[in-house]
Amino acid sequence: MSTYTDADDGYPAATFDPHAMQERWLPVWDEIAPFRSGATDDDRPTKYVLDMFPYPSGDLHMGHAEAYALGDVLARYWVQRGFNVLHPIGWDAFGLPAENAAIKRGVDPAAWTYENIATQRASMRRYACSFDWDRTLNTCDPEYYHWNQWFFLQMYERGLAYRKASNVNWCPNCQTVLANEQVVDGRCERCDTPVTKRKLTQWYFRITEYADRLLDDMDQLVGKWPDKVLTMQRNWIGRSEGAEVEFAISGREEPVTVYTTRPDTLYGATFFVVAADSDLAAELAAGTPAEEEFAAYTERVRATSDIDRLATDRPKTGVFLHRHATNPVNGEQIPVYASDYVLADYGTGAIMAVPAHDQRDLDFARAFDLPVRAVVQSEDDPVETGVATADDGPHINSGPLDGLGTAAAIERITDVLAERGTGRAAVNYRLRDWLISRQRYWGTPIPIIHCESCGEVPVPLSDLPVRLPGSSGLDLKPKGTSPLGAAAGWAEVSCPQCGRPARRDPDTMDTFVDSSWYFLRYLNPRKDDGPFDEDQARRWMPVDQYVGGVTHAILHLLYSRFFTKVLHDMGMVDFTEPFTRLLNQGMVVMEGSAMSKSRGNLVRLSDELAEHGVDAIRLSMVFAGPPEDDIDWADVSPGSSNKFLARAWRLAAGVSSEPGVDPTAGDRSVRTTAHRLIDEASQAIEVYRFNVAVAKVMELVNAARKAIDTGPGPADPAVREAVEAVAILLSLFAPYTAEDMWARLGHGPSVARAGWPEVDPALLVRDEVTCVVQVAGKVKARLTVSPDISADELEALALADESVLRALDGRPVVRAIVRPPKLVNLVPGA
RNA sequence: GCCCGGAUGGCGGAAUGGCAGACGCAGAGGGCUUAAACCCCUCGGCCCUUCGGGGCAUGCGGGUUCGAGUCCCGCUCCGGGCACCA
Repeated sequence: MSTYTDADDGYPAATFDPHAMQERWLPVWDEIAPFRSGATDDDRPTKYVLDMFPYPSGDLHMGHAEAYALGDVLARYWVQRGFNVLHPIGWDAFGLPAENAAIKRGVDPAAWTYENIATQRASMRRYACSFDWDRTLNTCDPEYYHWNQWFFLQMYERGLAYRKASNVNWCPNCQTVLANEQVVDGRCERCDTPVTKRKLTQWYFRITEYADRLLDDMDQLVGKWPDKVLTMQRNWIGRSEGAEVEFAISGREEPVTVYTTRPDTLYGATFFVVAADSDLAAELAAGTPAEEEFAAYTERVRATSDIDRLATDRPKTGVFLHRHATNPVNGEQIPVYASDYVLADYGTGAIMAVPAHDQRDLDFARAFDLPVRAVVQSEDDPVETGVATADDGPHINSGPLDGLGTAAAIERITDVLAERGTGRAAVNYRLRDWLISRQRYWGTPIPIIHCESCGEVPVPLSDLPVRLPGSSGLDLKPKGTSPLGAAAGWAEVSCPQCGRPARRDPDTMDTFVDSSWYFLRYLNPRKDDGPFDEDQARRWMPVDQYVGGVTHAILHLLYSRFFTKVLHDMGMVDFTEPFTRLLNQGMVVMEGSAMSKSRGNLVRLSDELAEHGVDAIRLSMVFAGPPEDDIDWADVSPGSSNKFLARAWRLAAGVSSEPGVDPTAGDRSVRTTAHRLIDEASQAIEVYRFNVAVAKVMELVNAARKAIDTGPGPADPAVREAVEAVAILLSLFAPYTAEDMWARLGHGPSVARAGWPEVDPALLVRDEVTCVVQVAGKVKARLTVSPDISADELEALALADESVLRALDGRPVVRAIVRPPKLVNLVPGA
């Protein structure tokens, strides 16, 4: 451990000892709890600053240290600004790692989880996070997941929670199903195992019902959330506008509807494709000569992993089903194929193929030697080039559409189809319903009872929570079915409706359900007659500032927005978006590579804290760069942060005036510098430029040092004013150092509640400014002038300057741009 | 393939269209010291210089402007998102 001794530097002997300061102030803060937010008589205006809560997988790591340092800057800033800041913390405590630890080491998932929570909580306290410790929550407590179950039943009642059988993402390693959002590049988000498909009956939340609102309400977030996140959400929802068109199929009573974004190319449809894994394909194949070939083909498709399916240059395959579809506009008979390039769960699972203007259809047409007919004029011939064309028009070979551009043709054909009753305008989404059931133990039990005679029966609200049974005696090893199904005495119940023997649903909920509403639970974490207090929600919500990693740009944020809208529709909240402003911090990396758990956490936070102390790490995290950028720890030197902190801290010993001395009696030039820097730092914080704010504090420290050593000296009131400002500003970044300085300056704790230094606007007005004089756009001279100098005066002054004259070299000035008091640009003639 | 970002000294990074490189790291020089560390001060984009200064500089090429790191057009490279979504 290093200390920063200054015994011989001419200042009073003292040692800056970060660890001693930590020991000194922690108990004091515990005592005075400066960040408690729940007092009923608190009349400060409110602000809700929320950090994404951690998963308790072990102790805190470097990523947490960055995130919580950044959130703390904002929370502490608003406290200093006089707000009652709600800055809570809790634990996202359900999930697979607890179970995996249980399987690997035979520990109880609950015990493992609560132990880690205790560890993290202690680390957060030491890290000086400005949390309100009265409001913690754990999602694995029955008092919390009770309300997950309550929400589930509310959703169920509203038709927003339902069960269906479909081909779902399956992780063979985790032995559980995954939501679409948890499949990344065909692999399991958690364990990186290639995901396969299984036909299973699962629970879903009907998030697609909210697709339009999730999209439209983003208007409220523009400029307040990172554009990147909004774009990602828009892409994910993937709204597309087009039309549905009905095709009659030979040998089938009902017509088959297709979805297309290009109904204008209907005359160019030369074949028809249904998704190989759809029920429709099986139905159409049955009883035809293709039946056998089709069966073999679907078998092959099923065996193909998602990874292989993702390869976009995969050759097109398929089976002719010995049937024909009738084009509704021209009566043309076109062959029907089954292929895996059409997705069963998008649109209607069937398409009209227009090979001239769709690359995938063209690829298929070439593979199966099918005709290609261009219906939009283009210089290029898709048959020759192998590239589908995408020109705007005019249309050809298209009857009533001939000569029209794309937009007009779409409008026209949609009308025609609507008139005939064979089609209509339609909207589709990439977004799928949210699959929430998981075949694992450590999660919220789904509150449904399956009865042979009554079917799905919701657990009565009065019976909630459905508690998880203890893990002892249960086999938690993943085996594809829920461990809870084998929990003797738990799974078997009597039906709430008919009283006959029935079984509990053995699945647990996706843990993203837990995190979709936790920000509301913080308002009254101990409330036992409802999920949250609606009055408190009116007082605090929506969250003013959310801070967290961009890894949750889609999943968690989309689900939380969905939940909020459902709550709005239930009349429980009066807002439609939960998070007003969002800050995504970057990652902490080491020499370019991520410090994930799988890579063994290249740098350990506990080691860094032991070596440099809390303040130096916090300050390094904030000063390293803009918060949204990644930090390469190899570029960071926490030692130099301590150097700076020690330098700041020593300022306190350089102040000899008494606390409360009138600053207006102090040196004016010291004051103007200090007030300007305080103002600049404040502005930087409000726009998340924390690194710049720290730079301003550094400048303030340099200015104060100079004022003490070679300026008006230690007794000047302006020096006290500046040094006190250093302590207060520093309290956002380095709370221990700031508190210690504050005490040395003669004040009681806590500097965290000292109040932000007020900037005197009169001191921001400069009495002289530097004016730049350019000749032909290049700086040739600098003049010191009064800020309210007139343009004429300034120009005359510039023209009289010696180096300006030299640069002009006798040439006449043909134009003079004069912007008093900052700039003069003289443009000489040729 | 489509959609977003980004590129500034040896390094991290600053700059409402108006002094490019704030602040810091690493470096050099000096002070303090028996010495080192710590601390304090000074210097610092590159090239040339008769030491007055001059030239070139924000990925590359154009443009707008009195003036461009900043705005516009066209590239290159890097990062991210989506991707057989009809």
